[in-house]
Amino acid sequence: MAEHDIDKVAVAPKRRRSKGTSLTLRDVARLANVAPITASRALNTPEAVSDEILLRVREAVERTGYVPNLLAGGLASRRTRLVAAVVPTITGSVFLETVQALTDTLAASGYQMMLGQAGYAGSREDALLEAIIARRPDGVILTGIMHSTLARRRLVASGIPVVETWDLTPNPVDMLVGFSHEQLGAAVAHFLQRRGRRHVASITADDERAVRRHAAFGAAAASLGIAGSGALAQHVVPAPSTAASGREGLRVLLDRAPGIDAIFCSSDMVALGVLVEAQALGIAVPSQLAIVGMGDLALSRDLQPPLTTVRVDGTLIGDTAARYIMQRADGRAVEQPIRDVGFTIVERGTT
Amino acid sequence: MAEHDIDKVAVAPKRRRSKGTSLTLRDVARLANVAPITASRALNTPEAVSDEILLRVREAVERTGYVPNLLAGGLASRRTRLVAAVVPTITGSVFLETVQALTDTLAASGYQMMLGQAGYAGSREDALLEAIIARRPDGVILTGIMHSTLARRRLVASGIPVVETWDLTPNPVDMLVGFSHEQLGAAVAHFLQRRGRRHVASITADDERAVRRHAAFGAAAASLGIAGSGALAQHVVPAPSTAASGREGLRVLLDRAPGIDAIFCSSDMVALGVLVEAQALGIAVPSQLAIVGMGDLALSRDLQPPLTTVRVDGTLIGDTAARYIMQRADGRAVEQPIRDVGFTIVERGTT
DNA sequence: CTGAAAGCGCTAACAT
DNA sequence: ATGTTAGCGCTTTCAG
Repeated sequence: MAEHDIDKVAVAPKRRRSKGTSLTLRDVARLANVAPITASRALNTPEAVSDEILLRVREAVERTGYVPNLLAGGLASRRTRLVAAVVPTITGSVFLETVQALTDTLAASGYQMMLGQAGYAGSREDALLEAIIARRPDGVILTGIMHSTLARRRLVASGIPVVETWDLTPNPVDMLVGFSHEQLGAAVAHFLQRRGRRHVASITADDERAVRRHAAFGAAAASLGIAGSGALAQHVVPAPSTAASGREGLRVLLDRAPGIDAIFCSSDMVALGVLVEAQALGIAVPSQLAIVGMGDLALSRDLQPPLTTVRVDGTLIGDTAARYIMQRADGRAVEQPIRDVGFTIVERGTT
Repeated sequence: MAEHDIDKVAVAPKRRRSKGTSLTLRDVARLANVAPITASRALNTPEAVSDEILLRVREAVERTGYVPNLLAGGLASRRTRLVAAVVPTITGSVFLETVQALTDTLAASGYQMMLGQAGYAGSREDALLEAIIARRPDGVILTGIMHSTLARRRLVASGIPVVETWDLTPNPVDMLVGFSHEQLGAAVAHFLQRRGRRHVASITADDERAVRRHAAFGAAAASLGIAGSGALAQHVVPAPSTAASGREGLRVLLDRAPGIDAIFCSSDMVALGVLVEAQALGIAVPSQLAIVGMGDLALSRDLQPPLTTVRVDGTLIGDTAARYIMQRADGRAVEQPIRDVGFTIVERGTT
């Protein structure tokens, strides 16, 4: 502070890039009469600073309307408080509940969520992942797919904590919060068998997990002797699944296997379509035809009859995944990095 | 490069913080035998660099698996290539299409999207907005609400480009891509009047826009003389709206005004509930009761009868909003910063 | 508990 | 077309 004027002039041409000259921590510090680092501590670790300074800094923040620059903070501290979530698509997705829980849980701890859509085809996965890594997030949460081996390798190489969700895969990249699609499919077959159904069929979207679910369903049905004669009647529709697929699917199946008395659908949307079509066709549900969905959409309980479906706790998945990432970011160990959240068959009016 | 060994030793204790010692542009530059800034140019403005150097840099990137650090880049260039989107909630939202379009359009130009949920109550708006500004995004897209005047003021003060969507408000913060909820409500009243309905009613969620829509609907209905005797029969349900609200709403309205022959619902979800309840009650749709939804969900066309609804092009809104932000970020002017995308009444089987 | 110095990894500005 | 230099705004490290 005690510079000679001469020097000042000589050293003048500093701060060349000062354009937006935005409000910085230095300004706040100056106002509070402390060093920038002290102001930083007052904001980030208030317990490490005297009460008086804390007060002065807070007042300076208040007065100036200072908002910290997390880019700069993240660059310096290597903690961005950013978490990336990847879903196949956002519209009509069964992952919405998970995304909502993620955002909420993260926001409650000062983290922010970046959302990326990989598409069901997986064509954009590599580019998306590069864009994500470039932001150095504190974690990446994968819901749905991540086929690309290049992408998986890069993810591992980046050292960023990863949580895969909505599945239980044998070789997770890192952490895992999900359930077994195979168990689920088999459970539905047993459920229908116990309910007295003797000729089951299925409609599934062609995304990988749904296909695995329905393969397990078919296998279990066959071994229980409720798959009809020959192979199980199955109709495959393109992902993402829609009610239209369900309506069409029912007609196709009825045409191919008129004797069916139950249909397992890869999503509640498809099940809704089947229900609508059955009613249009004058087929009584559940007496002539049982319907089981998957996902337990909010609307499913309000249909007539209410839809029997398989519920997966998407909120729990999102919440848990967020916590795992934040624990890792805090340097804490995650107790149960591979976690099976299971599923529940919710029996309602369509069975 | 021509330092004396003595100097080297003297200046030695550099790079103190080298922990993760991540791969940086410097490493790539060294490998390609160019200055860091040249490597930077090769990656960001390839046309400003000779073919040979471009090749060398690209090879170095390839060999090392280098992924740029956009935190550092954003800090230096003041362009983060990040856009924040704010929605009330993500689940069961009519904005999904918009969010999808946003993500896609942004990703196609190397931008990333941050998603924030403000909640319908608006309680978290201030905190959310602060978290957003702290990341210095190149733009903020608001869908749904942003009541808080403090938040609005901060947004303006931050100088970040803003696009408000799904509405046409008189005093936009900055840019605007939406439609008039008042016009929409009135249009539905006229539509029902032309279809011969003489005693209309409405079920609306209590979010601000829906309420305005239905106020305009009621006013137009009254002036057309199709609101029944006295005030329009209207039932208000809490946002976000659900099929359950629709089922309940129909019973309430029927109880209060048994003579109604048409219901305008604030969302397709509510309309679905009304349709289901009508069928459960043995009320013929559309002969005894007409139903109009709002939002044109994918499933609406696949109901039986297919749902008449009001369609808003959410994809166009998202796409346009994204383009507006990117144009601003490029320093280009936006031609039509206030844009009315209108709406369409899609007549199907329920009227 | 407080502060000075040195960078985090990149790019704008100014040369050449 | 390429390079040099000086930051962007913050936090880590090391010293009092």
